[in-house]
Amino acid sequence: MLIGEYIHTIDEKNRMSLPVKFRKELGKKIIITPGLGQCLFIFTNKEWEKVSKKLSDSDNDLSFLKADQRNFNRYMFGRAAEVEIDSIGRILIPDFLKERIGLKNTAAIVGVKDRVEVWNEKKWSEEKALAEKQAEALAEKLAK
Amino acid sequence: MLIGEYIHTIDEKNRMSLPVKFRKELGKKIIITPGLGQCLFIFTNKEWEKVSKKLSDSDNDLSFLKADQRNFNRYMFGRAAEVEIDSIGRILIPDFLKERIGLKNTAAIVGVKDRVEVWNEKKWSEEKALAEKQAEALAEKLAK
DNA sequence: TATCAGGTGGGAAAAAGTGGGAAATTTTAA
DNA sequence: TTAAAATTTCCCACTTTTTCCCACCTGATA
Repeated sequence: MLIGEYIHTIDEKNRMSLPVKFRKELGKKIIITPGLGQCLFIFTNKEWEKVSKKLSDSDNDLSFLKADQRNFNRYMFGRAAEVEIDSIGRILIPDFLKERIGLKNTAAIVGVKDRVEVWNEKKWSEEKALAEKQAEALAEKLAK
Repeated sequence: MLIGEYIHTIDEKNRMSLPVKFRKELGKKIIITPGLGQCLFIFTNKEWEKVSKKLSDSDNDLSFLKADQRNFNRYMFGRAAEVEIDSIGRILIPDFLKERIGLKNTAAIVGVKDRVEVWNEKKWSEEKALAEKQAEALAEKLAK
């Protein structure tokens, strides 16, 4: 299971090392896409297959309008990139994805069960603070 | 069953020894996560599976589409850590968790049936004092 | 007092993360 | 079409962090 938070640097060549704890589960190739919220999602190949199958399945239970679904898929698939992990555990983050979430020199890498999220470090700490506040309300809501 | 209270130090390398009485039950790997209130929860792997399954919408591969669920999972898993217990019964407490509850040099380690809580020592004694007061009030109320 | 168990501290070795140069490849321009 | 320039890939090396192991301290017990 992918859990925990790590702060890593992104160097001038757009390289970012993945936390050792994530490497085994992520394998050799990963899919990186713009996520929901101000972050990127990283999926294993397997997980991505699951997700993409479900997303493109026209009779899924998402109750999307057709046009909405088309647009959403365009968003998710159109900007997804398959990325190899190099021999010492680093990946290359495409420029357009970096720009999309305002990545600078450092990134927060966050394990969320079966995906990894990549955040601008500052935005991540803001997000955390916000979540902290909402956590109680959220827990109650979900409990229903 | 995990019961009792211990005060242990956290050294410069973020190491904290677990009370011998807890070690057998906790096993070799544990999950440590921010709990409710100003403390950390330590779960056995088994217990964690139970808890996380209950709280996350684990049957749904697309849970990230729902904002509430996304936020909650991020909160839940992003701040958990899987930690190994070393050969002499110590664990490493990740910095981001230390910060989260303001851990300094000493921690209160408290057994609460099937989980362990870790507190900033001072906050723990405040918490205890508060609980005692409430207990008295509660007892009186019940007596009526 | 000697011994043992639980807890603490520190040094050396190993691993993880980071940076940079050279080779290989692709792109650009003449 | 070829050569120069730019980019990407591969590899090596440095620095910091983590891990492993050993030793010490303290209090309880025989």
